[in-house]
Amino acid sequence: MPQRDPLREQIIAQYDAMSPQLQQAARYVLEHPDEVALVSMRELARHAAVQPATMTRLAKFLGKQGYDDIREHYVAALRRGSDGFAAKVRQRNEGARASANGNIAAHMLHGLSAQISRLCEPDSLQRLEAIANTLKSARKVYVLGLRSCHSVAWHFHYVMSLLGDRSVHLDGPAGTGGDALIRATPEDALLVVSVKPYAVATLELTQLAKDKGLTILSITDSEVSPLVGLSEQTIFCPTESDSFFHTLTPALAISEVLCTLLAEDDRQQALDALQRADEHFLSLNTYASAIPRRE
Amino acid sequence: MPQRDPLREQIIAQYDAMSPQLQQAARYVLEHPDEVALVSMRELARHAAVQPATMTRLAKFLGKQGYDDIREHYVAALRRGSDGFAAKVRQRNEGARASANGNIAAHMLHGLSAQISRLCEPDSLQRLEAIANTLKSARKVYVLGLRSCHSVAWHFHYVMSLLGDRSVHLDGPAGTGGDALIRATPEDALLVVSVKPYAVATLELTQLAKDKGLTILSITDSEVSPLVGLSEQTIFCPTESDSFFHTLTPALAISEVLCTLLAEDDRQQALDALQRADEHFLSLNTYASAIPRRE
DNA sequence: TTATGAATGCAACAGTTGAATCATTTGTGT
DNA sequence: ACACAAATGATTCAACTGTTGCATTCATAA
Repeated sequence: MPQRDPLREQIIAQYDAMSPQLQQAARYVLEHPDEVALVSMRELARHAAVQPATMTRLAKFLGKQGYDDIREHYVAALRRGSDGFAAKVRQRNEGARASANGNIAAHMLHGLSAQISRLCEPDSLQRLEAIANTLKSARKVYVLGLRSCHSVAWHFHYVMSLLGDRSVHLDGPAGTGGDALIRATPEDALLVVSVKPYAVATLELTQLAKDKGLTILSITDSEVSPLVGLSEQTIFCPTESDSFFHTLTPALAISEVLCTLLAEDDRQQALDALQRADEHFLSLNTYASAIPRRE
Repeated sequence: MPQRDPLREQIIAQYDAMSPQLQQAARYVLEHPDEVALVSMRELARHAAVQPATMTRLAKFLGKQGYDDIREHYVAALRRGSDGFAAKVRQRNEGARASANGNIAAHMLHGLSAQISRLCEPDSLQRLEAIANTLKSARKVYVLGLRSCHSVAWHFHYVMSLLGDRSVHLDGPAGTGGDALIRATPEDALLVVSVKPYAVATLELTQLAKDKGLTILSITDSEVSPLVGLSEQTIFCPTESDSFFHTLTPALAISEVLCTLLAEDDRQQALDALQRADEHFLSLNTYASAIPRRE
C-alpha cells in the first residue's frame, strides 16, 4: 500500500546498530506506524514499554532533529493513505514550501487538479448522474447563479442553449432576473449554483421556485449549505483555495460534466442541434472562419 | 468511504441550530475530518479561524463531555480506514466498477484534473507570472471574453472588481460592450479570453485596442490562435474534452491563478479592499449571514 | 432609546507534552 | 578486582494542550 517509505527503510537498515531499548522502540514504530501519528510520544512509549526519552533518542539516532520529525513523517503518510482529499492537503503543505520559493501558481494549480480528481469518487458520480437524469426529464431548466456563481450558471446555460431551447437563464438587467419564473410550472426544474457566502437573492428565488413546485437541483459547497434543504438533489463542489477567494473551477467542471451527460443522452439530437447552431453562426459571421493573417 | 458516520450526521442535523461561530467550526470539522485526528485542537481552531474555546463549545453543544470525545471519534475512524485496508480495496473496486460501467463523468473529470496539473509546467508558470506582472503595472485592465469565454472573463472581472476599480469588463447589453474602450490609453492593458472558434467581435475589439496602444494579453487555446499575433503575452489553456464542447475549466483555473497572483502582490491592499467589500455587502444584506432555517 | 440574554473573545488555569540534563546501571576490557 | 564508557532511568523545564470563568459585544424586544 505505501509505495515506498524511506524512513521505514532507514529504520530497518540501522536497526542492527541500535541498542536494545532503541530496537524495542524502533520495532514498535515499525509495527504500528499509525500510532505514531495518532498518539503522543509518551503514550507511544508506554505502549512500546519504553522510556519516553528513548523515542527522542531514536529520533536523534536516525539523524533527525527531534521526535516531531518522525511523527510528521507518519502523519503525512496517513494523510496520503486515508483518501484522495487528504492527499491534497498534504500536497498543499508540500507546495507551501515551494511557494515560499515564490511559486504560488504551481501550488494552486496542483490543488485544483486534486480537487477535481476527487470529484471522481463514487458518491459524487452518483449525484452527478442523478441530477443529469432529473434534468433530462424536465420541461424547462431554469438556471440560477448570482455573483461569483454567475460564471458557472451562465456557462451551463450557454451550452444548453446551443443544444435546444429548454434552458432559461435567471438573470437580467435592472433586477428582472427572476421574472422568467413567472411561466414556470411543476414540470420544470431549477438548477441553482451557490457557494458560501450564499447570496440572499439566490435563496429567495430558490424558495419561490420551490413554492411553485419546481424540482430544485443544486451545485453547492457543503452538506450544510442552505441549498441542501431546499433541493431535491445536490452535488458538492470543493471551493477551498490558498488565495483570498474561493475557487469556482471545480463547480465549472461539474457544470460541464452535467452538460456532457445531457448531450450524451441523445447524441443524435445534440449533433443536429449543434449543426443548426453552426449554420446560424456561419450566416451571421459570428466566428472567424479564416484565421486572420498575423504578421 | 466511511459507510456511516453517526457523528458527522449529528453535526449536519444540528448545524442549523448552531451559532455562526459554531457553524464555522462545525463546517471545518466536516470538511477536514482527518485533521481533527491529526492535529491539536488549538491548531485546528487556527485553521478553522475560530477561537480554541469554540471547539470545546462545539463538543458540549453536541452533547459530548469534551473535545477529546470528538477527536477520539475521528481517530477511530482514521484507524479503521487505514489499517483495515479491506475498505480501500472495496473503494477501489467501487471506483473501477463505476468507471468500467461506461461512466463518462469520471473519465471527463480525470481528464480535466490532468489538464490542469499540466499547467504546472515551467513554461506555463513563466507565462502566468509574466502576464501577472504586466497586469500589475497597468493603469486599467479591460477584460474581454465573448460567447463561451464570457464565463472566464466575467469571473476574472468580478474578482478584480472586489479588489479595486482597475478592472473594466467589456460587455454590455445592446452591443455596447466595446464602448468602455473609448477612454482607454496606452497605459492600459487588455486581457482577452478566446478559444476556437474565435468570435469575430473579440478579434475586432482586440485589434482596435491594439491600435489604441494598449498592451494585449491573452488566454487562448493554441500557438496558432489568431490572438497570438495580436498579443504581447499569451498563456495557453487546453480545451479538449470528450464531449461535444470544448472545456473552459482550465481557462477558468488560469484566470483564478492570475487573480491570486495579483492579489498576492499587495496582500495588505487586497485584504483592505476585501474588508471594504465585506462591509458594503453587509450593509446591503447581499449575503445570508444567518442561514435561513430549513425544515 | 434602554434592557436583557445569547454569543463571542480573552485570559488564566492545571495538566500534559517533548526535550534536556543529570544520576544510575550495565557491560566490557584490563 | 578495577576503571570506564555506553546505555538506561529519573528529574526537570519550557512550551503547549484543552478547559473554564469572566468581560465584552451583539442582536432583539420592550
